[in-house]
Amino acid sequence: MRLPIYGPRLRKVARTHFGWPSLRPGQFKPMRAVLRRKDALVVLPTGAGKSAIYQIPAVLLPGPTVVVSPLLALQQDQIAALNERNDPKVRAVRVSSAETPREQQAAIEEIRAGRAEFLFITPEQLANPERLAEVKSLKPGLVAIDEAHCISAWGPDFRPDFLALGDMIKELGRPPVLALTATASPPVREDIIARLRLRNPEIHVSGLDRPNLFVEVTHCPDEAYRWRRLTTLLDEGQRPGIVYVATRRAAEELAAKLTEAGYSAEYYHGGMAAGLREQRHEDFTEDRVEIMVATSAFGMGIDKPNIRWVAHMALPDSPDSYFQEIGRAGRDGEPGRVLLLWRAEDEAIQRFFNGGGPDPDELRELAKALHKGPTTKTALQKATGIGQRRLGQYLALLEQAGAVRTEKGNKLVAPPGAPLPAAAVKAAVAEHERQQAVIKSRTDMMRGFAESRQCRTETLLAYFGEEIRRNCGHCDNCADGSAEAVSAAEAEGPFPVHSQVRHGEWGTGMVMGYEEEKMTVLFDSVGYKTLSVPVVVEQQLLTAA
DNA sequence: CGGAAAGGATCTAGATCCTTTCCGGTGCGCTAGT
Repeated sequence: MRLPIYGPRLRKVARTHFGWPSLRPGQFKPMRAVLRRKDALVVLPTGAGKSAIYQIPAVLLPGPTVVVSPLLALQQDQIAALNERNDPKVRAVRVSSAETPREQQAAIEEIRAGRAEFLFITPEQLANPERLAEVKSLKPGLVAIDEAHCISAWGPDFRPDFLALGDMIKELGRPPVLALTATASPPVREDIIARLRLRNPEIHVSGLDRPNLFVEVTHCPDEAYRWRRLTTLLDEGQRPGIVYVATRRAAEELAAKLTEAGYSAEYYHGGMAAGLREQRHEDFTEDRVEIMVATSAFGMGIDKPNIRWVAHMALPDSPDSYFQEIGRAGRDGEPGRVLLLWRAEDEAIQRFFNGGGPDPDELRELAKALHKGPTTKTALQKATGIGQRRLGQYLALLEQAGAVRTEKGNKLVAPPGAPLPAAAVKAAVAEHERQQAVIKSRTDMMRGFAESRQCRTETLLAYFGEEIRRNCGHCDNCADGSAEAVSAAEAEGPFPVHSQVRHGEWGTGMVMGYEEEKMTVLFDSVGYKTLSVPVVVEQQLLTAA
């Protein structure tokens, strides 16, 4: 049998339908996977042409493409870019709360009639059974999950419908699934694959090292010092840049303080009126804002090539978030600076955000209510008095514990053989503790990154399961020689990097890297752990698995 | 958990210090009232 040759076809589609003269590295292999109708997970920095990976094969595959995307603003931009081509083969429509029912029907009809290829939609829309049935009737040939890390980052406690995407895709007739994201460490990848129920997916990770970014981390004993370090960066005069802070108030106050000190700055956070948010975003894009002080709300959807620096005035919650945020600098390939200004106190707010555990009494009441027979979220809310947000969180935990399942028509039922309420509560609490352990391990790794004397790129890439051979040469530790000293002192570890090991209490894990006398292992059950190599050797804590 | 702001006590009448209280990110979609 002759193997199909995809290269020329893909390039032709890129040229004729999208106007792209050539394909970029990292795009071809995942496209080929999609054309072979295999599931794939792609981790590629924004700006490297992630969208093309589903868009080009979509033209070649029969049936429309459903694009699940988390933010309406993001969808808007992508739809506008596609429709600029004025080509029915790449026309995009969407169904969301921003359209009237009439417009929604028109969008569906355009797809049905073959006048549009891409249907943009949110998980919340697909959670509506009627909507899901409607989309199913369009016989989609491909499902693309954009910003797939949201499943992991938002699913458990913020936007629970992300967790149901696996079920929804199954209901759609299970076309091939392509999950795309700019940031996903191994545990996040596993989570995405498990939640979407990807089948033997091809995993493509590329372009994590960003040689044009100079990575710098400074510990700040107090706020005054942090302010001085920030203004030193600003005095170098490069514009524009982003300053990330932890809270909305901090964003407003710092922007005011900077402006007062002669650095023209604006702020951005999720609590602003929609119109103002849009305006600020546009002002930044159009170079009318030099310094944007923002919370993590200023993120996805920023695809601006000339951001010269990104500063953090707080420790992010994980290297995943940090990597994504610094990745916004220097997309044009010109030099960029990223500066993390951290204090030990920053960790308190992250601990708060990670939140308290579930209330066992409430969980038990919920499990009991579920045992009484099929019900709905609204009915449960009434019966138990548990708030909407917490209810979603609890139901997700109980689902993991096998105590509840979502059936047709959004009916919640206890499946046959479901555990009794007491056992369900126990299992749900255990599942929550497992999740918390992984979350905490990621904040620990962020702290570890901040304190490291090793090459920053090496540390960050090790977290993502990648290895670089030499020190990167574009971070503070490489520049001042401490990275070299650390690598020279580095003893050969007892287990190879990326090998599987087993720990008496924590079970199996993967060796991620060594630093001085310490080693980092990513355990399946508890996340990242840093261990002392001499202790591991002496007490035989680990065995090869 | 820690920071900011408000409240209370102090020593001497407005500032200073201590304690208490409150607050903190990310967005979809829907509905009620203009």
